[in-house]
Amino acid sequence: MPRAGLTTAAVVAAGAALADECGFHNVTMGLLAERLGVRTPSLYKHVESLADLQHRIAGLAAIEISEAVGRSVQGLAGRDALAALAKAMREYVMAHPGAYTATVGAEIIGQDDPLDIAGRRLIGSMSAVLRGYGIADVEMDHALRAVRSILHGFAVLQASNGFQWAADPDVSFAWMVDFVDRGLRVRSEPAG
Amino acid sequence: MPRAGLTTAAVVAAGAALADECGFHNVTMGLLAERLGVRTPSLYKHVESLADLQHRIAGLAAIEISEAVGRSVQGLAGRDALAALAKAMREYVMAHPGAYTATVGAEIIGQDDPLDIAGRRLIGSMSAVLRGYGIADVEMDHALRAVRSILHGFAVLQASNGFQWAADPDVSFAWMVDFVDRGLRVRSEPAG
DNA sequence: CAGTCTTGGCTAACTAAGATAGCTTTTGAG
DNA sequence: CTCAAAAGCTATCTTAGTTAGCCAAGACTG
Repeated sequence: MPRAGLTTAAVVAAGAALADECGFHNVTMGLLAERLGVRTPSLYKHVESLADLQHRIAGLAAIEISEAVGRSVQGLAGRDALAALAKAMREYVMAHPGAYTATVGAEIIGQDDPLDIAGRRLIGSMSAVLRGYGIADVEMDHALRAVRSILHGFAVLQASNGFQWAADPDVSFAWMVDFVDRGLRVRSEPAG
Repeated sequence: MPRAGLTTAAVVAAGAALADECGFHNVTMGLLAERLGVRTPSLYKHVESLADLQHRIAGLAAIEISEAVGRSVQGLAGRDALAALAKAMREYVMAHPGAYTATVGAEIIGQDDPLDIAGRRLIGSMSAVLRGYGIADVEMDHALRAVRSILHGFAVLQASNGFQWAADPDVSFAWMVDFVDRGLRVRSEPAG
């Protein structure tokens, strides 16, 4: 019987693809094995467990997002950079909803966890954009969290069909980018 | 053998409590049955399946949130209303992280799904707050989505420990409310 | 108060999925 | 060519969800 020639990377990539097709929570060892033309126990030569597979899918997604975002903001600043960053994240989530779902609630394990490294890189890109808006260092953490929250929240809501009825998500997305841009450009004034 | 006197509502409430204690994904029929002093199959007299239980927990959380939010914004407007709404949501999520997690990605089923009804009520409260900011009808859907996204995103990130290192989430939260307030008060101007 | 019907709980058993043990065979290094 | 590591397999075990069918608690009726 000829070997299938699997590797950990190939298994994880197939798992991510399967998640995009069938939904993250429908990825089972059995289904993935079938997809790879192999019996279930064979997968355990490449990943430790289902939980390990899920964690690796999350890591893969995080790396891909951070790379896409990093590329997208190159040479841009201010509103253009913000719009490019948001667009890159959103395009990734729409193309890979299953893999992105893996990152929601994924725990960082150990020190050289790709999930952690990619997360830091993504936050680095966001920081750069925010510095372009003149956000002070003391405010940076808070601004980062706000921007992460709105991008992540939009992604989760859209990926899980949380937006019902009515308006076009594309237009809402553009509106949101404007909204963030306004919030970042206007310095704090006393409420009126 | 005396009866336990369970009802669907009691089972769902216990499930929600268990989710808050142990994490939503650790709620199993067996664990919940044990907690209720009953054998696993007995639960099926009150809920149809684990999926049904999870959906009902999501519905319960949605109702509780919408009620808390509705109460909190009574008699307030503008920034005060926004801050109260955000605070109510956040307090619910911190007190009931497991139940809130149930609502993430929960599907609306049928027409009188409590999840749907509560969702509409929550959106109603948000709309009222936004109208207080003078958001025009044509923009309402987009503004709603932006505000939902940032509140939901913050909740998910905090509930899943997504904020690492550094700053106090309380301060970040206050900053975020300010940020949204600024974004809503400043009308669209051409980018500078 | 007795009979009976509904219903909530039980035990027993089935299924699906994750996981492990241990065998076999490919395959690459020396 | 030899042989050891690695990759795949079958068989088996465990756990959790679920169903079937029994039995008794307790409410309703005559």
